[in-house]
Amino acid sequence: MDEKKERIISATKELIVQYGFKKTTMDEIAAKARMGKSTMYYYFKNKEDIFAEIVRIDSDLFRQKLIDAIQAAYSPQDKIMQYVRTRMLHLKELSNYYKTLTNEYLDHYFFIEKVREDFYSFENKILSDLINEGIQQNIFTPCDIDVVVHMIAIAIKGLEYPLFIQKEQDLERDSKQMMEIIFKGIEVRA
Amino acid sequence: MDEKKERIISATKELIVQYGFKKTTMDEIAAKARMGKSTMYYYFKNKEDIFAEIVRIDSDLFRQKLIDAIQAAYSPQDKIMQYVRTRMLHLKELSNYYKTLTNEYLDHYFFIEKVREDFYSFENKILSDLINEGIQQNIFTPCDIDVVVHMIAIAIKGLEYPLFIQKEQDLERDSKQMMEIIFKGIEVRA
DNA sequence: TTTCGACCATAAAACGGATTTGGTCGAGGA
DNA sequence: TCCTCGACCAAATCCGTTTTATGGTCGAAA
Repeated sequence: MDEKKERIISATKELIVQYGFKKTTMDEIAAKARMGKSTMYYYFKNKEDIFAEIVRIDSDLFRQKLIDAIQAAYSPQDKIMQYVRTRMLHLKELSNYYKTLTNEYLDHYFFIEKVREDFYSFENKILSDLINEGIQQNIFTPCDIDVVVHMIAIAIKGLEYPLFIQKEQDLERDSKQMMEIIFKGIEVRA
Repeated sequence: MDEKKERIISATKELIVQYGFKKTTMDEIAAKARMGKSTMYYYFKNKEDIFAEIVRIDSDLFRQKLIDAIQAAYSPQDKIMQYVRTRMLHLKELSNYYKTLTNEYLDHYFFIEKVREDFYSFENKILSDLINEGIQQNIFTPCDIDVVVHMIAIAIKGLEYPLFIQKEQDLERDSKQMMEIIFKGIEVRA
């Protein structure tokens, strides 16, 4: 039954938010999900599998949110801008929600790497398409798309930095200003 | 006598490179510096003080190297480009040399923060001056200098990222391409 | 097919004694 | 007065051992 999986997932999420992944025990999850510990092993291969599922779900929601943001905008610039903006704000939300995980960041779980890589190719695809679209529309000057995308990715990494060191910054403003400069750098000149 | 301080510093550096700061003991330093352990306390307040001095010296060398790089270039663009390039390459060298320290990165020593902050204001000053110079020479369009400097700083953070996660990247190429885009974004249009 | 209690191997914590380590002090040398 | 160091100390760290907690299995039963 799928409702059981749901119970396990949501119990785990609550506990993770409070204690982090490593500190959360299977016994606690079972108690919160109101079922025997063994039962959970009928639905999930192991503890990491639960975590992986959570990450997968959140990751899918994230992607969908980004796609929506792009579709709500018109010009290529606006699409990219909204992409970056939405990405930063959502990431901030996430990093706030899963604050406890930041501490465990060092002992990285292998499957996170997989998700991360998948996300990067998703992002790469999206940005490439948008840049290309801009070039087709004679808005951006023809250029090496891979390079431009790579530069945007680097800029995004720089924008992410404050999140990482838990420093308060106006991500929305910074994102906007950064993208404006980059756009001026790749737009067709009048 | 200053030669003694020198001996202590250099002994400590060698040991740090090999074992890291925490694993290096005062006894080992004393042995390598060929003097009694107590003697070292005549020259330095404590173990951290030695470390702080090393960081200070390296930091000064770093700054000087950056200043030299700037002075060897002519146009504001070239100066900024050489600044960023030199910064990245030196940082890479440093992070390679003090590899052992990367592991201790988490337990951050308070005085490192001080050095870091000082460096940031040094960097801010330099970049501000260069942008301003470019505006005076009618090379860059008049703009909010603080914003532009902040964006360059963010871009630098993004460029630094591969160093942090120990991922191999062509820093020199990336720096160049990133700055080229930013320059196009702030240059006066023909 | 689904649930669970009993059970297991191992990992993590708790412990406590031995050792190491950063740092002090006063005596003594130049 | 400047400098050096051996003897010493309190606190931190190490390390082997025991205890406890934890992730995961299995077979019975619903």
